[in-house]
Amino acid sequence: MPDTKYIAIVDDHTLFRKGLASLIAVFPDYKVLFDASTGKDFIAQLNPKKLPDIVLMDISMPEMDGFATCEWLKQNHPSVKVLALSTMDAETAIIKMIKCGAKGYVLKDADLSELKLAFSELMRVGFYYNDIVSRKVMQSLTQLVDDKSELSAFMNLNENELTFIKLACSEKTYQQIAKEMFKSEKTIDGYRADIFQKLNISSRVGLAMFAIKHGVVKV
Amino acid sequence: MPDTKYIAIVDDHTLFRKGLASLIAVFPDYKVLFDASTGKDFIAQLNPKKLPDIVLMDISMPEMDGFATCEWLKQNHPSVKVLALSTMDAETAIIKMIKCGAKGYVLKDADLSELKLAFSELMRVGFYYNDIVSRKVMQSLTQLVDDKSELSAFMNLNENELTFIKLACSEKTYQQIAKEMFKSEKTIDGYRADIFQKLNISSRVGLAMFAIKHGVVKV
DNA sequence: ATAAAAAAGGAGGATTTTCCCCTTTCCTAT
DNA sequence: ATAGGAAAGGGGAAAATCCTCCTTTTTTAT
Repeated sequence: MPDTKYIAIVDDHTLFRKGLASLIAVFPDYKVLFDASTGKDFIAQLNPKKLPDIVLMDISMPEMDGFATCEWLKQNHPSVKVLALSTMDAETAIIKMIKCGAKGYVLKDADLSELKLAFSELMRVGFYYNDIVSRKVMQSLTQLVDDKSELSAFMNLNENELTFIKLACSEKTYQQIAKEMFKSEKTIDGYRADIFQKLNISSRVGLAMFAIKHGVVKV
Repeated sequence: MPDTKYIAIVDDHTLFRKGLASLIAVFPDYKVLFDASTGKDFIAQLNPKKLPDIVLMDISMPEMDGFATCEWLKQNHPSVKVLALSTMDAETAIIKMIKCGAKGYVLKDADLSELKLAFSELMRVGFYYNDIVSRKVMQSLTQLVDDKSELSAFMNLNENELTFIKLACSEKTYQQIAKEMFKSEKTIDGYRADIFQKLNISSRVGLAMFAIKHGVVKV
């Protein structure tokens, strides 16, 4: 058949891996190219001349986990689509896999028809997330947004300190910032010291990172 | 009835607004508190002693659009849940509304039962996104990730320089970074200088900001 | 095959910026 | 009256930034 898609399976549980392979064997348009027990094993077996179209990837594995392997694929073979496969329905894991470049996420207790749907959606539109997963992500996304806005209020930073932080997230020197705020350099130095102590940080770079992470300044 | 939830409607199309209000009037547990034609109008009518539970908010409006109004509510009355209401199913608008604090998003061509579901989900779990919307967001999320990884490749930074940048986005000193990379402090200083020139920046904070903006390091 | 050109690692030394003490002054709210 | 906060300052050590120069390895172009 001309339009066969090739699958690779990466999972450290041999029985699961082999079982899954035999299930996929009955799909008419899909063929298991190879399977691997770890990310390292997978990369070793990967033949650049015959790449799989889809990689079914477990997240937790010894040697090289799903995140690292996914990241590696994104860097080295971005055309290969990773379908994350996990028992975890934790939002953080899902989001992390997406950030590592996974194009889809299905739970291990999904049924065969969902796996088939995931395959075809992956090939058709390039991604697949079922509704439960989408919801989880949306939920954590909104919570994340909430956390941010709460945090910047929660920290008791006054107007001057907030202004200083915004200006500090730039290439300006403290001297220039002092001029812009119509304050003495020493006053600025005081703001800096207070903020460092309040937020438990010890360098201007740390302050910039904090400010971005908590939405005080936008990227 | 003791458990009545109060709704406010903000939309510049009067017919739509009033029509919607009459539809909601038949919901047994919901009551339209008031309606407004713009964000400005809405804020003017808002009584802090009797806040609505849910605000049905259009996005595009004259005077003060849905984004701004949503942002204002997040700052001033975070307990009020915004349900964005729009004909646009553009991902960017949805994401922007979420970032502005919207707790849900329904399309104007949704049916009454979906609106009812959205209300009850909002009150029950605090958020509501239907599957189509979730998908859109997921899609743009993955595309966003893809764009980022392309960008960092686009800049011709080598492995050492990328490693250095990642380490520089921290409170480590260059001395410590040198140790971690098994290089001399002077070599590290060379990396720094090269990167500054390549990316046209002039301070470590600038580098950190650049790195985050272009996804070289994650927040 | 080999010479020229880049690229990578490193050094010395100078200047600026950042970071960290500790003290004083002034204004304000209790 | 006085405690507390905001502004400002002195002095100094540590980092970061900037410049110029040197050696070795790798790449590239004849």
